[in-house]
Amino acid sequence: MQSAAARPAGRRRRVLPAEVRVENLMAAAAGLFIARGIDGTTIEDIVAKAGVAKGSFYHYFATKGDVVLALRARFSQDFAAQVADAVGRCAPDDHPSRLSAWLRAAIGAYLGNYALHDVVFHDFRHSQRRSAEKDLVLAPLEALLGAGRDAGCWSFPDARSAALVVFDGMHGVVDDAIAAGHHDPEPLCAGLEAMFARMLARPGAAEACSRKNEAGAEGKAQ
Amino acid sequence: MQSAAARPAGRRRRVLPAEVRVENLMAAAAGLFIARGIDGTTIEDIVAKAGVAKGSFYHYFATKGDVVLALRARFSQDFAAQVADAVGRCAPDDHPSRLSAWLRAAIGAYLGNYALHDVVFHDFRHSQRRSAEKDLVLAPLEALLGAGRDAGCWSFPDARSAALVVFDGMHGVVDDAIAAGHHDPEPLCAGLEAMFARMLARPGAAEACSRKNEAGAEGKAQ
Amino acid sequence: MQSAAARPAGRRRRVLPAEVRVENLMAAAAGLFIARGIDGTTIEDIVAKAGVAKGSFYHYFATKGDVVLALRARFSQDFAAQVADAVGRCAPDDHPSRLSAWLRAAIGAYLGNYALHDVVFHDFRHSQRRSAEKDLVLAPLEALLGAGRDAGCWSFPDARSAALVVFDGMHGVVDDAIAAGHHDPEPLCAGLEAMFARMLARPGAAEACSRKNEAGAEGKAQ
Amino acid sequence: MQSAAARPAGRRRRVLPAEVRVENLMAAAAGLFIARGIDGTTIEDIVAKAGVAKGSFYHYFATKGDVVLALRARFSQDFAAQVADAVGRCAPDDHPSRLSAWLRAAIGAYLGNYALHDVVFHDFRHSQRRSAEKDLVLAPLEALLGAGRDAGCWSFPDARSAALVVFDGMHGVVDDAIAAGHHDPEPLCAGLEAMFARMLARPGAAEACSRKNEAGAEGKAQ
DNA sequence: GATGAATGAGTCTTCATTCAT
DNA sequence: GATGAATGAAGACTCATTCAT
Repeated sequence: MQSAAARPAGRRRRVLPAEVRVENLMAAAAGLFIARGIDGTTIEDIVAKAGVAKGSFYHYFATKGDVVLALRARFSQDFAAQVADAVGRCAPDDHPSRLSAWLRAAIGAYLGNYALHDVVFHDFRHSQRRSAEKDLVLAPLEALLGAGRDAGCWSFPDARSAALVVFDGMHGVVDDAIAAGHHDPEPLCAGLEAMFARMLARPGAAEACSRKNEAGAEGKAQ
Repeated sequence: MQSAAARPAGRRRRVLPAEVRVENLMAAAAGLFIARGIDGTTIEDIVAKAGVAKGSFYHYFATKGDVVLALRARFSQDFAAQVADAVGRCAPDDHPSRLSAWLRAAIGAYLGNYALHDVVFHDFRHSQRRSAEKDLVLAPLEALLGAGRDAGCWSFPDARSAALVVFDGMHGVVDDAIAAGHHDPEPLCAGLEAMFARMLARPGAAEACSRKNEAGAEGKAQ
Repeated sequence: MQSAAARPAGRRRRVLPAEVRVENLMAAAAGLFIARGIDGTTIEDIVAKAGVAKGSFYHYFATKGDVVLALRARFSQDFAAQVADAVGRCAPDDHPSRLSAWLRAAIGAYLGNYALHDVVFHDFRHSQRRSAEKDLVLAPLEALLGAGRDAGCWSFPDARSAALVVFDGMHGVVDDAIAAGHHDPEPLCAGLEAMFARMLARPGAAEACSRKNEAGAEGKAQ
Repeated sequence: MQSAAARPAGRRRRVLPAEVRVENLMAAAAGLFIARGIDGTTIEDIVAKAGVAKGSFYHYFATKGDVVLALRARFSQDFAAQVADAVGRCAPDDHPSRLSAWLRAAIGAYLGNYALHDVVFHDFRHSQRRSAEKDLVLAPLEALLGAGRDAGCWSFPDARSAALVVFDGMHGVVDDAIAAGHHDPEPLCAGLEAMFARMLARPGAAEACSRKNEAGAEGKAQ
């Protein structure tokens, strides 16, 4: 992996930008955590894989748990960013589309990265039922739902509860699909979208809030 | 070849029925796990609390993880039993009532025991997304929903998905409430019941499937 | 292994003659020791294989080491007996034949039972360089050689040393053959016999002491 | 995650060359093994005697058995080196002298170090009848004997067997002497030399192969 | 900054042996 | 005599973290 040139005799002390070092260490850790679990991975393993001395690890991380935390934060940020991006591409007032985009992006992001998810949220004890990480994802969803309700499009008792059901319901259904070996997101999206649409729908508001890009077609059909 | 150390006149050897010993050990372990976490609890701690010699622990459990497994199995069975009991008290064809009973019982059981839940499902890695334990709870719920749909009361794309949303959605909402310090089940029940009722409702079947015990009132109101 | 008849419900306490019990335990132990080594075998294993309760083991043996000792004594006695028997079948004054018989019997007995030998003499620390067991085999050999020398047939500085070279030399050659996968005793016998014959031979006494049963033929040939 | 206990001002961390550390540990282990046996010696004992932390032991050895192996290898190498050195000082074509040198050196080396020998070859199970260690000593002896035979000096059926008888015979005789408290090598050397000389002698080649340095005297005597 | 040798507290687990039934 | 539950001393080994170079 390293240029075979210029390696005089023993191993040489390499000076690399801190960012690269950190990145290497996190990547090595992530791979090992996925393969052997966190407890099954020693600092020794990580530095060996990263090609760094053990002491260097402690230049960048205070403890092993720190790496997990860093990985977790990054995972959540990436997840939130992907979802936000997808939602942001929808018209601000097209609430059903926004929810649909959220759902598809979330399912896609989760399906594409659940191995790492499992690891970094492993000892995410339930006792930390509310956490910065979960809120990073939950708050935007809650806002999305709240906006739709304020627009008269949806109706539900409590935006946070609704967001939780959407998020954890999605989580559960995707977990089950993964366990069953089904990695195709489409059926999951369709099924969940249908259920959540009904769950949130304001009685009698169906037409007004149908997804804009399908509105014409559906309008005709009816 | 260990030294035949004379018994130091300490506590006498007492022979107890295996069941009692196991029960004592599991109870001691559960308490300590909740208080200090699994990793923070040593076998030493457990046997000390149970008033047993260390060797006796290994007479009944092969490893510390074994106790966790046993505790987990028992938790799931108790949970499933409580829920089944509550549901069983409803009329077999009163599907909304059955779902409501399921929800209340599940929320109650979870709220009443989440500390143990957190412990025994701690290293319940997501990789075990489907497990005997989860199915113990999920299968009856799926059956319940399926029966309601077959009776023309509900409609949804897929019973397993619906069950997962109900179960994991409930889980998420209750977790959030616990984190917020809200331990009153009633608001949670009400909110979730409303959302799930709409999520499952078959368009146009509202009256036929309203909860029997409330049918009169609701009927009049409409 | 046990008659399937008349085993009412649980396991029944069987009363067997002590000899049978001891024999069963020793046989079970021998098999396990060979398969897993002494340290790798627990009392639990032994009693399980012997179909006896753990406490019963201690009725017959004071410690695990006791079984090894018993096995070792029996091994040595059997070995010595086989050799003595073979030697006893030769004419008392036919010393070369007696040595040959000793050698063949010893090699045969060792080849036929080295697995057990290895086990029971495993922690036969060298510090016990002289032991009752070794002498059980060595003394008769020493006597045999001494008799041959007294009869003017052989000549050597010291009967004990000669016996040791014969015994340990045989041991070494057979060990090597076993390691090489050669389990045919004949070549070993022939080679060793030739070497030892020369080692012991009294200069000039060749004819007088040739093996009697071959004397005629050899005599003619010359 | 171990507590970062502050160093209790006890002994300071000293960095030593790996060779020194290994040497210290092996020496400490050897002494303790001889005094208390391998099983009777704990890692704790070893590191205490070596003045090192327990972890350091595992920095250099994977397991307790590893030290035994290392000790064994070193013992064999030293033994082989001593013998080779003594043999090397003889004229290349003076085979009887070479054998005599081998014998004296081997007996001397063994007598001078049998305590360590006993320990490191203790659980040298017979099942490893052929081993790198034994061959380290055996191969040169076999070569020595083979050369003598090729020179027409000796005659025997098989060089390996002859070497085994010489080696194991010597071993047995010396063991017996040690057990009897006789630590003077001379009588052992003389006795064994006489027996082995006769065992190997080619009939009729006596003069040609008598030991060169004694040839004159012996020649006259005859 | 980088390195990796050194540290040592911490725990699980084993199993020979005892003894109440 | 027979049984097997109970005992608990004993020890190997792990690994996060520190720090001299």
